[in-house]
Amino acid sequence: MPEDPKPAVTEALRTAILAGEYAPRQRLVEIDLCERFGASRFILRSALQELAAQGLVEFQRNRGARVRDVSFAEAIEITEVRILLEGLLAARAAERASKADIAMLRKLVKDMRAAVNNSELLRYSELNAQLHAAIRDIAAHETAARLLRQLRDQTVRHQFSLSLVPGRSAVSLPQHEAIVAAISACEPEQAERAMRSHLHSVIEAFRALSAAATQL
Amino acid sequence: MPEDPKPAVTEALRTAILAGEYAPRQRLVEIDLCERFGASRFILRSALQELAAQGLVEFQRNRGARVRDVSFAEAIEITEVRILLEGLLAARAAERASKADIAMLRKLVKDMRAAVNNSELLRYSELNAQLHAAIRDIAAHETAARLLRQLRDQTVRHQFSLSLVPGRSAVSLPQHEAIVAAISACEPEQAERAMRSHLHSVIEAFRALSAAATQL
DNA sequence: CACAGTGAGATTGTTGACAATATTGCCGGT
DNA sequence: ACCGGCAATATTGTCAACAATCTCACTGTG
Repeated sequence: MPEDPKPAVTEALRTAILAGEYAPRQRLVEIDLCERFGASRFILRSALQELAAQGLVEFQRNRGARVRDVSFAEAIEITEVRILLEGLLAARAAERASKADIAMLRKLVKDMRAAVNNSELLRYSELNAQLHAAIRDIAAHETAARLLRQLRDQTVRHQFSLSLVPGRSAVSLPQHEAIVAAISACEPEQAERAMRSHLHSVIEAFRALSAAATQL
Repeated sequence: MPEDPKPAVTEALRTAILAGEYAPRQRLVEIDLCERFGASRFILRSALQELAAQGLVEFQRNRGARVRDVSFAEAIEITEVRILLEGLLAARAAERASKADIAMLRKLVKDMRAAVNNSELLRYSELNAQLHAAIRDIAAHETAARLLRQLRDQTVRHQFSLSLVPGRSAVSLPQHEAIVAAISACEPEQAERAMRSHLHSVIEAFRALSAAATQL
């Protein structure tokens, strides 16, 4: 029963890049990756190509693969699209959520509030991801979910620096509460609006970060 | 000075699939494709993997690649997302269009009207694609444009069967005229609304086609 | 006659080696 | 000391052969 190495290696490499173990614009030397992941160059190359198609790495002819560097400007573009997609998911979730789904969402925001009160930034960030994932699952929109995953992976570095901004969670917590309230009340339009204004505030935060960075 | 075969082969294969030369669920035997495109198996495989990442073909372990079959239900999901993305592009185009851009758009709809009057279905379909591409270029939103291309490629077969529906162009022509009018008037919200209702009618047409097909 | 087992042929998955290209460090001229 | 060219090395791009797996017709048995 031989394993299926390619998806496993692809996932491992994706995780490593998302964890920041390889910096943007850093060259990904195939031999080194082979050693690290215990795979042949062919498998590695396949994995790199898949990640390239998803926008996580980029190829330069005869110069191999690098981690793609997503600029602030591009992160804003990506978030503009996320507004639309996550808005759609929120609306559909409001139409489809079962009692059990709603209970789960409420538990998540409750935990988020607790995390904020205890200043557990990392836990808050984790719960935040879980909440968005839960909404995505409830909405059951395969196409939107797939695209969102791509976009989210590309901006994970920026998401991270955002979560470190002091007071950021205090801003986003009530927004998440509003989203869950609208979904629980089965109000699609309101859920969509709440999600949109939430991500709009993310864009504003990006702009502020970008301005601060260029001042240095 | 050796050429760069991989992108060329990828494009050729994509074009062939989009042109319907390979039917959905048809197996893509690597040797045959090698012969047709004059490339080695390695290059072919790379091309197939890239197209797989873009959702045009799918792999089954030890059974190779097939043309991916996009169901009506999935085509509707995809169009739901297209509504959002193309709506965004229409709004941005309305904000950014220059005089020359507007002149080009107007020429396109004028040609479309002529094509409808002369019952040139193929030409109308071609101009339709050009119009959407022009709006995309004016909007200058790289992220949305990239995603849209993927989605469009996946539904090209359904788009085609739609264009054969009698009277379809008579429905969509005034919608296109409304979109261009809103962009020319620099009215982003109105342009977005016009584009959305246009694609809503596409979904309705899909639903009608789907119902007709299941009746057989 | 139906059906499970089997084996040949076809097709894909993987590997290692080779060729093409870029990168780096060295050397000589000015 | 500085700069441009050149050789050595490192890295990627490509290929052809091999191994693993699936497909399918054939065969022998109940």
